[in-house]
Amino acid sequence: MFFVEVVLPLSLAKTFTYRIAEAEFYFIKKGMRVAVPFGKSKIYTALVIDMHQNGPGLYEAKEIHQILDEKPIATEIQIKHWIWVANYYMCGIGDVYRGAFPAGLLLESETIISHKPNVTVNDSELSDDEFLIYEALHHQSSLKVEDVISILNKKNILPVLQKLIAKDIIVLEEEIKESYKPKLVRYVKLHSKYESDSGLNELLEVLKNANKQKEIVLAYFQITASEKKPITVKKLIEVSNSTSAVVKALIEKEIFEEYYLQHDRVSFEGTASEKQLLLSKAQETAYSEIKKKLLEKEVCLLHGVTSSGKTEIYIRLIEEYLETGKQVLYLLPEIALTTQLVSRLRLHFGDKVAVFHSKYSNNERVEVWKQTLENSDKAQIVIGARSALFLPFTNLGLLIVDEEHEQTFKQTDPAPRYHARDAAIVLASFHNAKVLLGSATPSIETYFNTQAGKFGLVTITERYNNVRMPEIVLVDLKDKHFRKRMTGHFSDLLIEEIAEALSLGEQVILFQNRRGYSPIIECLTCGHVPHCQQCDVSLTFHKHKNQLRCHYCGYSIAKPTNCHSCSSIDLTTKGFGTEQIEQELMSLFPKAKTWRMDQDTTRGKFGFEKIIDSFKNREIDILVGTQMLAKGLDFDNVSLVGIMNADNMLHHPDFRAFERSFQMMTQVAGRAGRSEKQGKVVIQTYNPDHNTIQQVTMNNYSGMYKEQLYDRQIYKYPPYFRIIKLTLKHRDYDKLKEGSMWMYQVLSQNLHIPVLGPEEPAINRIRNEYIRTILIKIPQNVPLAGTKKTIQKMLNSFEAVAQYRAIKLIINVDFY
DNA sequence: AGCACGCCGACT
DNA sequence: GTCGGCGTGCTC
Repeated sequence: MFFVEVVLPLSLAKTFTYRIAEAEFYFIKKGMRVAVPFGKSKIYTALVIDMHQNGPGLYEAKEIHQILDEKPIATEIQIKHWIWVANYYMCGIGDVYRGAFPAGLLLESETIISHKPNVTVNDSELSDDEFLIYEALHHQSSLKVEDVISILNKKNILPVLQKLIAKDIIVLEEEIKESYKPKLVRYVKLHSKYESDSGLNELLEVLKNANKQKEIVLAYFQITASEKKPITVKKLIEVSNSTSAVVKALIEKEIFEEYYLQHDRVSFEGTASEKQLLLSKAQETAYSEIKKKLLEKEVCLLHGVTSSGKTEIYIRLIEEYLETGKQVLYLLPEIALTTQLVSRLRLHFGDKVAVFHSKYSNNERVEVWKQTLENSDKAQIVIGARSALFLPFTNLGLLIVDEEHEQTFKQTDPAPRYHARDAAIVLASFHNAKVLLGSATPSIETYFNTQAGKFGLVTITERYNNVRMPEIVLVDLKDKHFRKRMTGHFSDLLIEEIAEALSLGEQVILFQNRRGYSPIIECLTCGHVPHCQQCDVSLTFHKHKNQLRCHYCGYSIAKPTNCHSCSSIDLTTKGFGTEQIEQELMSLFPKAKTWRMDQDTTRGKFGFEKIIDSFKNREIDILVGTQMLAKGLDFDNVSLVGIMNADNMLHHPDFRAFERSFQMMTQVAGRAGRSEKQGKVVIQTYNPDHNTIQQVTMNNYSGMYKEQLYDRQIYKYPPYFRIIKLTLKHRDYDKLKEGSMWMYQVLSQNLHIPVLGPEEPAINRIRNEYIRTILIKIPQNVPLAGTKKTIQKMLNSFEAVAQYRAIKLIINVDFY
């Protein structure tokens, strides 16, 4: 007896055992896909992670349905890495598999309903629903489940189908469909009978009365003369300025023959045009230092101030690894940044650059997957957001994690809740590869690791091309308000600076970390504030759509004209967002072209790129935006950056609030002054003496680091303590309260390390579910794996309590 | 994730 | 009295 151990793309922790034939046993390898029946009727794409001969004793293993691959489509290193991710982040291996594999490679079966042949039916024996289906099958030979749902206009169709099966009228079949389709391009060539010289004359004779067709034939000869490549139908139509109907006629006349060739969807035409890169002295030094550090350490941090030219150093390093025949993975925090970087890298490396992220279509992702697996020339460098980490690298030499401090590297939902930077370091160790982390504002954890000697550290303190660091000016809002020097949310100083920049033809960026017009609408008579029905938050006012919206569940209502509680018409707004800033700008600087960049304006596939492009092309004078602006974008004409209100970031109830505020402000400030002229940054705040703000002003990273590190030690936070956050959710407030208390008590009795909670978060209800959190803090000297095992045991016993089983439990390891 | 089983409310 | 709602449990 022969068996395979497989992983299913479902949120299940277990692996499953299936029976295979002996011949299959010798054919199947780890990392191949097999289609397996699972449950009553479904067929899933499972991944083989082991083969063995130990049959299960307690149940009879099913047989696999079919083998889907000729050779492995995932590598053994990948599987090992996925198992690590599942263990470390405490999720099912199925979660990792599902998250890692492009959907195009995960086939699923679909139920097909069809007529049973040669059966006579007595209409009167059928119910209405049954008759409708019976009728539909006369028009169509087969139906899908969704077809039946729309025909019957109800969700629960199975009982009806079962009755029809019982009456021997229909049969069900499971059909597996391959969703990946290679892109085929239509080509034409001249039919072989016209290939000789006399053939051409004959051809012109045939076509003497068909001018349109003759034009195409002539265009065909014109193209073949100039380039010796196969000719696509598309190109032929373009050159001859004709239509596909005419081409079709020629094919039917057997003058042309059509054929298809497979094309790569993701390919880059053109060659590398950039010659040897010239590094500044500082870059050159940093580069050789990094090389030295990577000889002895696996990971190195490049800490270079904003616009110190880190990208050039990466390129030089990539060059070196490519020469040794290794693959390079380049991780970015944001998909939107890939466009800029990809065009930069393609100038240098031509078509060796592949891109992978979630905005890519299924088919595109499958192609990049295959290219990576084959170590193809086209995928020597892979650029992507965090999910690119799960590609099937065979020969990885270097991983670059740019903007290492960005929290978007940590996936929050759904599982696996992994941190791409940390998982990258583990992946590198499996490949014997090196990791380069880059940031102007490294995370406390990473910097701590350099200080502890775990990572190498290379620092660049000067900007590229001797551009000076921007001058940072603080504006005390308390004082400005007191002295009536404010116009809306703008201080006199900020207005002056904007006016000056505009008069010089320079661009301005304004940063406000909140979208919408105002987060709160309040009744002046009774103090009533409209809240979301499903969530514990006030509704944000969006002026241009004139509605109130919940930023947590998307619920929206039209803006009320009077208070829902007392009917008063005196409503006022409290707080402000990007929309309000934009509006105030329009009245302050009516001639300037202003634009807003936040979640509301960057929807759609290229929304972000469009705004960035038109800002780069100087079609926009003032750009107002949220934290999106802080993410490593390069603009060369921005001389002024304004931070509208530095305080709301600082007062977030979060142990990372100061670190993040520092990072965000420093990054936004870094957008100013990229040419010879020194840039200026205006920070408006009610707390100009706040340590973090002072640290931003002085560009004092190490001061921020030391202060935060001290706090982290005192209050038991990373890097001194590892944090696991449990989130419990349920619609029933009391049940949740009871369950989370139970969980807390069990944990604190069994763990002997700090367990906090169960806490009601600031927003304690989202989408009608109440929320409680429990924080587990694991000191450095306590073994991590053992603690996680204990926690897992506690979670299992929680599940075993019938009354708590309905409570949803989310585990977040290294919660950010 | 599906899908079946089983227990309670609103209809014929 | 039945149809159908969803809470619960299992899938190799």
